Amino acid sequence: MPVHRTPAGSARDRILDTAFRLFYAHGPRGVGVDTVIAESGVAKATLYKHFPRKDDLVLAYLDRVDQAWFGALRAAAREAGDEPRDQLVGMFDALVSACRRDGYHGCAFINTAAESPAGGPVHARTVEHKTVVRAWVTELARRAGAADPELLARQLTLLIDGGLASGVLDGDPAIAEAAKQTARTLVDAALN
Amino acid sequence: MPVHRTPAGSARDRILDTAFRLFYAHGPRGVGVDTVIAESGVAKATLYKHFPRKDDLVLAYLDRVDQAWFGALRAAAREAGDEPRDQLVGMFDALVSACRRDGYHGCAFINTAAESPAGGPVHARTVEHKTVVRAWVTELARRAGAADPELLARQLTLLIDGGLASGVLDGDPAIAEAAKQTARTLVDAALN
DNA sequence: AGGCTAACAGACAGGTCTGTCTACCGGTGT
DNA sequence: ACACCGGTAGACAGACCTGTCTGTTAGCCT
Repeated sequence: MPVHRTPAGSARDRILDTAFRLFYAHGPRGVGVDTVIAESGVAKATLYKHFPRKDDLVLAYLDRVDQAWFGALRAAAREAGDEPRDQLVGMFDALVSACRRDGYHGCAFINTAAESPAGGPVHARTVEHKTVVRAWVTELARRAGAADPELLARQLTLLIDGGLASGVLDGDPAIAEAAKQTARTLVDAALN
Repeated sequence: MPVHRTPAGSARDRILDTAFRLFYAHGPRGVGVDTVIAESGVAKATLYKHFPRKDDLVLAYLDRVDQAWFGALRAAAREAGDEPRDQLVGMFDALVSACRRDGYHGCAFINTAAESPAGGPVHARTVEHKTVVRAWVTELARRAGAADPELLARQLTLLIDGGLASGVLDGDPAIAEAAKQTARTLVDAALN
């Protein structure tokens, strides 16, 4: 476990941190490898050692996004209390605070998928992410006692995606608040 | 009103038709000007005469998308009958048939905005489009007698955007059907 | 001391993209 | 007759982007 002389973290981490920031701000396609190299203070050969293709870096970026966003959703749900019913609504606080965050640009998966060729690995990873999230919401809906957990989960993830998509344009927190309010309406309708 | 010898329509139309098709399939950034030229059978100078910058072509593309999509929404609403309440739900048929269409890739505006620099003309045009659509839905909600037309419109457009965004991945019509069903729930909740 | 590893620094090749420019062609109005 | 207009055809410059390659530096382990 060498310490190296690298300023902060391993080279790989610095590359990934920088890529995360730049890719999210301008889209993977809008950021050249040279820019990532310059901003992360890493040598080109080092980047290509860790990520032989730019696509590999993009996928690693998506994995990090997945962790962050899914984590935020679960944390927001957890903070809403122990009742699955409240958690279904509470997870929308992740959307609200994402919208408030500076430099918010919508859903990284959707944005990246939009500029990637259909049927490629980026699409596959995005579908996987959405599937995992929806499965988690479905389980929550089931525990909440929804008659049709699949439907409720579909409804709520549609809302989340809608809120995220609008975020590409303006991070108006009102959108996220409206989404949360809508979620409450839908949850009430599904459980009563 | 010259006839020219061009095979079908004016050069400008052919360019725009081709751009529409290619831009929607691969995203404006994923299509080079040379490809548009080759596929539309037009000279490079001609393209640059009508659209001095590629951005101009992209904006013209978005205008065409706006006409097509907003038109489809209004047509779907009209076909749902005379009751504004039914029209609010009926407009989701535009989403359903869009999902069924071959080569469906989600919302052209969102996809284009995702790969365009924030604050640019593409973003402005997208915001304008979304605003116009939401204003129309708001008016519909008002005529339907909603207590809070703004809120209902926000909810329904969130749903539409969510359905459109998911479409970047797979054109699963079930998503659109779920969106329509959700719309009915929300409309009922808002009007009763 | 010497070898190994990870990283740095940067030149370079090959391709693609936008946008400009020159030269030509054919129909139309004057 | 002749200029004009809209179009074709394609070379070209300049930028940028990915990915490879050579050479160097510094720490760690034996």
